[in-house]
Amino acid sequence: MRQDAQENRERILAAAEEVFGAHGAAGSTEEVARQAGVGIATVFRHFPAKEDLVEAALLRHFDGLAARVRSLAAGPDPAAAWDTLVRTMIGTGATKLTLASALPGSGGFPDRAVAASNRVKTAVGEVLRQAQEHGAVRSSATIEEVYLLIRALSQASATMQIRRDTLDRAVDVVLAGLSQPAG
Amino acid sequence: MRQDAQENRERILAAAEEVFGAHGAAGSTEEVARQAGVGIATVFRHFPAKEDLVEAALLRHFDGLAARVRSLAAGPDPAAAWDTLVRTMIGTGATKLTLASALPGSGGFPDRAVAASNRVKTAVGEVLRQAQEHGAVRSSATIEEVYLLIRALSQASATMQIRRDTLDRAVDVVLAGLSQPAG
Amino acid sequence: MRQDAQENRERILAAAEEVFGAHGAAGSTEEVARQAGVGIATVFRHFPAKEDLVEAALLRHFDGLAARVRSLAAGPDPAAAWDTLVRTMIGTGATKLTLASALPGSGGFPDRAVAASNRVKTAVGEVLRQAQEHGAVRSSATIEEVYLLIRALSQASATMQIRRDTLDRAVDVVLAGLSQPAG
Amino acid sequence: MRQDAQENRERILAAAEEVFGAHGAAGSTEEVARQAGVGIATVFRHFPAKEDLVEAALLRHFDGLAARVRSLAAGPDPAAAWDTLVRTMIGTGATKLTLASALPGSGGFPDRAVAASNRVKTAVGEVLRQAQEHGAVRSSATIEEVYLLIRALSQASATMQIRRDTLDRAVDVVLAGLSQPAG
DNA sequence: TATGAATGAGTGTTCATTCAT
DNA sequence: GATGAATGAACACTCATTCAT
Repeated sequence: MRQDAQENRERILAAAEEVFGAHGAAGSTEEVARQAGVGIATVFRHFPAKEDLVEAALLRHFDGLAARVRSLAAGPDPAAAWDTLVRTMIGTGATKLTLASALPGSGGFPDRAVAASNRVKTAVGEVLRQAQEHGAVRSSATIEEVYLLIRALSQASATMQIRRDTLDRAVDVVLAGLSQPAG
Repeated sequence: MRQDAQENRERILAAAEEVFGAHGAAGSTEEVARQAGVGIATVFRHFPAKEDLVEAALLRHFDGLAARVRSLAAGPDPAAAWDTLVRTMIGTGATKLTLASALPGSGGFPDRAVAASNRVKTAVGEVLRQAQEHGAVRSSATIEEVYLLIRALSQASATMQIRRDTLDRAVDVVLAGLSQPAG
Repeated sequence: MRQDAQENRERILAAAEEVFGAHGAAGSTEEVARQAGVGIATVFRHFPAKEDLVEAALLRHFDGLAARVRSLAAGPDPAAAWDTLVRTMIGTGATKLTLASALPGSGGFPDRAVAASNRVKTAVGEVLRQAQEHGAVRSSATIEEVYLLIRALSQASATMQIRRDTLDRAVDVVLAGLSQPAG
Repeated sequence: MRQDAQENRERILAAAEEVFGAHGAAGSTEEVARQAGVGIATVFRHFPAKEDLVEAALLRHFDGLAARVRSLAAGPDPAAAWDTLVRTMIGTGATKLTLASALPGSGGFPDRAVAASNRVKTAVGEVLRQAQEHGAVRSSATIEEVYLLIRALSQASATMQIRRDTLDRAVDVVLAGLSQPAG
């Protein structure tokens, strides 16, 4: 039965990512159970509290994201990789779940999710460093503000109604600001 | 008793701005009543449904904000006004309540709050126009992407744990991107 | 100001009769105040509790009804008066408010309303007696069962969806039963 | 746990029949839960809205009633069956819950409860037909007015304070009216 | 004396969490 | 180990009643 349990865990997490991604942490646990095709008690056996479920969903989300970013870092063209990374992360509302993490209690959220988020940040930092070495991004830029800009626009693209071209032009502004030599 | 009622209304709105600003629209009406120091029914007498309360809080918030932006537009130095506006709005998490308006289905939210938000946008647009005329911002920039950038960073500053200097440097990047001649 | 007060009292009672007649005792006091065109506190000044208001409305209703029945008793043709009385009281749902009196607490309802109801019963009894003397109704019938039949059909006509001709035929049955010599 | 759930459902319905029978649809769901000995949420798990609970109680009530009426129709003596039916339905306040169905807007109430009520009417109609064939009831009587008379007196016996012998004599009047040859 | 604002208990309903099967 | 029924605390909202003007 170890395998079934593992499969259930996966199905639950996938459902959680979808539900919490759509409704924030306000999404109901029963809805997650329903989408996962398991009983509600099964969800609570795997994740003793809702908070644990949200945390695990964030973790899974961020870890998948980090992997994708790392694969970008492995590509041949650092400048193009940077451009792609920024546009993709923002355009797909990649950090959508940050919203959920922000809501309950503000800041009271689990270290492990923060750590996972930091792993994404680190991976982004690697792509950034390569871009800086290729002169595509000014060298004074640090990962901190860059990551903040990405998160901010990503969340905005996930939670506000924004026309695609408006978002694109905003990203253009950010990339332009980052490519300038002066700070 | 007209006076008392008016005072209560004010107190309720102030409490609502605080509660919904902190917890989004998920904040409870009872909490608002408690912070305002009135009974729950008093809140409902003034605002027949929770939605009305949220709407009114958003309205109050945005209208105050628009007034402050307009006073900036009236100042003598457009470039400085622009810099101040962007830094202030973002730094104070001025559009914090956008979060609330974003949550409940997005499209389902009150026209009047949207209209109030647009009044802020218009006021910001006026400051932007003056800055462009003074050459402080490139002329190709439109209010759409500029307002998006401000909202995104403002919301981020309200909902994420961000160090002040990180935020400042992110704003620098945006202002730099906007000041460049090329699009 | 005695006159104003009296007028208000009248307006409130009229409104109460309408509201409670329509929604039973579940009708809201505020609705009564609104229809009467007075403040809610005025209602409570005249009738310290909702129960008092319902009682007074019942009283007024029954007293008006008793007066109308008495005028029938004064007419020239006892048989016709009897027929008219039964058909009218039932057809107009005249005792509609009995419903209200039945709901809250069941039986716990005020003596004065019961007394008023009995005044109606007495008046009906007088018409009945005359009809019996004229041979239009069998002599063994007592006011008790007759009044019950009237109240039952009256309430039914007020609370159920009934076609007019169905109601008429039911009344025919009752009148036929009452006109038979045997018990 | 299917069994427990079924038992609870039964207990809830029985409690609902009692509560709504006594206080009409104004009876509170919490009271039903308390009388059933279950938590309030359990009631809502079985019946998602109060309306569903009222509907189910009405259904249960009418279906039990219809079954009892049908068993009468199967008996050997149509005249006695008719007499028993009328006296029993009225005397036990059998359609007590009609009251509940009448209150909330009348037309807004569930088709299924209306249908169940009609099943009772149909069963009563069958007993009536047999009684007519045996000459115990005049042939011109239709189920419509007969059923109305039964419902009216039944409701009255359930909601008013009536002495047993008064009720009996009222029923005598109705039966007498129905047995007469003329319409 | 009339007003209408304020109150708090109560109602229907939802949801995270626990327990019996 | 998985299920789904049961739970009670919470929430949005209503209403009879009281109080300040």
